Amino acid sequence: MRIATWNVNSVRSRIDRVEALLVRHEIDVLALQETKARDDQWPVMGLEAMGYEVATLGHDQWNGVAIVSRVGLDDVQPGFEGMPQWGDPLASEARALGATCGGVRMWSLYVPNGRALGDPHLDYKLAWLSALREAARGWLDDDPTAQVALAGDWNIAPLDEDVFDITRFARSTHVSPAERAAFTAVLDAGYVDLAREHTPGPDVFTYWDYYRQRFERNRGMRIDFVLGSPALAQRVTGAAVDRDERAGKGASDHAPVIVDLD
DNA sequence: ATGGTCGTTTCACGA
Repeated sequence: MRIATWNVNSVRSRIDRVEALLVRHEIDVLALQETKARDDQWPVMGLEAMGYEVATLGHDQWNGVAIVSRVGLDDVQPGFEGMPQWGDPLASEARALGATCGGVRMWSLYVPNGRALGDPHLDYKLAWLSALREAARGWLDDDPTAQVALAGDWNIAPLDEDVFDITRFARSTHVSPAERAAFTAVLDAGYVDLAREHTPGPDVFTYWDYYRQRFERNRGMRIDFVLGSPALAQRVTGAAVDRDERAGKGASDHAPVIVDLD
């Protein structure tokens, strides 16, 4: 089984690339972020014709997440227990969608961006991550053998080598000690980065700004991750970042992260 | 400090 995550940056402008990605890599379950489409705007027809089911969680303005699966799509759940309320104006930027696909509890996560040090959105990001960690810990408490994938755009670069030049990020979000601690806390709750061992850095990134030829110069960030429960981590046989997907005209600013399971 | 480039419910703003 092959699972993947991709911040697609508008599914309507890139549905051809989504379909080609699924075919090219024979992906069974794909978590998408920044779909930027209301549920009624989602271009599902081609995907369904290819044998995939689609669960969407749209958004009135930005973001939006989805799960695309050809191995079942059951128990679809928007958000996780304890996630900050939808009514909170700051909460509108965060999205989480869970579903069980082929025996794996798959989550498509868009972790809040945080915007800037000192911005209330950063406090919200940390609170959101804290709630996610507690929920994820609970799933393992309930069933230590659960197969859980926390896949998405985490908007955190956990290591210095996960940004193209750490000295340029001294006063930036994504690398602050508090954000990195929030990421580490999910690892401490029992989850494992499923891709890093198979995609060692430095200079392995999943996101490159559109401007200043950041991709062409490989000046990016590694901020997209699939974290897995212990039972899922045991099944990993390989992983890859589809860097080619970021190349050329009409690309998303993120590359897909793909994980192979036995 | 600024600007560069994408996307969208665009002539503004989030990333």
